[in-house]
Amino acid sequence: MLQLRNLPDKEVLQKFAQRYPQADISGIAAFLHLLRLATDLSNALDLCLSRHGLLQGRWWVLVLLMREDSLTLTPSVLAEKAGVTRATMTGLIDGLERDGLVERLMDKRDRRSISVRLTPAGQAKLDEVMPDYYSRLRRCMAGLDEEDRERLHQMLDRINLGIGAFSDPEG
Amino acid sequence: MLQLRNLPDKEVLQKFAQRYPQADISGIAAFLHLLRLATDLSNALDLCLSRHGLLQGRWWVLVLLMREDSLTLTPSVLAEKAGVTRATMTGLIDGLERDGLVERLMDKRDRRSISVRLTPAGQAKLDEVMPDYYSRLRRCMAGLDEEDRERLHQMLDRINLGIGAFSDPEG
DNA sequence: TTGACATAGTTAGCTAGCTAACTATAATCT
DNA sequence: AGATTATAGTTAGCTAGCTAACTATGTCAA
Repeated sequence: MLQLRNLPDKEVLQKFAQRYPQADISGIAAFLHLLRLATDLSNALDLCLSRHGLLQGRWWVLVLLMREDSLTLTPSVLAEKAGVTRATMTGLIDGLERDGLVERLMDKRDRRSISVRLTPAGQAKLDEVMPDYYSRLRRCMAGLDEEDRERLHQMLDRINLGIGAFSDPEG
Repeated sequence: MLQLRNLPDKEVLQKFAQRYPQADISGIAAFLHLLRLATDLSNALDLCLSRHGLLQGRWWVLVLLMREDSLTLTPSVLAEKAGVTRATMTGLIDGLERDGLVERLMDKRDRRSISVRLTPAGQAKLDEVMPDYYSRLRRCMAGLDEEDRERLHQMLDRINLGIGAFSDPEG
């Protein structure tokens, strides 16, 4: 995501703002700080999951299945919920099936469709991973109290409102 | 980064917290919200850059070179500052050189080493991209005033202090 | 009822990251 | 000086994403 390690300091930002007067220095600093931390958090999460032989993509599939009472979803729905393409989901399911964590079941009503079900081994894997993930995450977030967390949500929502500025084709 | 679109709502979190009592519900919600927004911002930035034929990796190389008075850095230093491996940097420089935005220059003192320099065409590309990026970013962040931004920095720093919880091999 | 379109899943081939191994050169330590 | 070790850059091959194209099946309307 944001690979850049060498974030611009005030001096660099001012030099750039001189050439490009559109620059909003404190906005840039906040934006980059947010991306930098989120990237580090995502990498830290991957590190934690990889100790259990998983990465985010495959792990989220297991979690999404566990959310269902039937422990079952179709690949298309999984893809949509997981935010990846159906093609990517095919690969994730392949890997999970190979490891015995999920199984593919034919749908008798619609023969185009299949169901993906969490196996007992998949549930056991989650029972191993989730307590580790949750207890690390609890420690990670311990620096923010409930009020901070509420304020953080509000600020993130307000940035989210502005995100369209990047996609607007007008410029 | 965080592909997942279907973030857990309160109900799902409580169901999971019942099985895994380590769960810190509001911490999980804040963590996922942060990753979700940052991923969307990063994708939005890529979309903006791709209109100019760039993506983050190549764009940051140009920006890092422009920060230097000499417009020049070595691949190793670029890799370190950009937060990618030297192998990845080789590929980024290849692409930028092919497009004429940077050039490779031999170092006469150390024949293992080369210099990468921003060309006039590279500078022209930045002069095209940066005003667009900066004005979009300004609009994106317009929902936060200076005080919000300061508070956001503080909260991000406090989360950053806890990030080691994920890498601690003890659990 | 059959022709056109839509949907579910897969396959093939692309990209930007990565690690590990390699080449060439420089530095260091007997 | 010669052997060892370190450093700069590249190459090769891996992964998890992507898009586009393909197969099979279902739906719907003339």
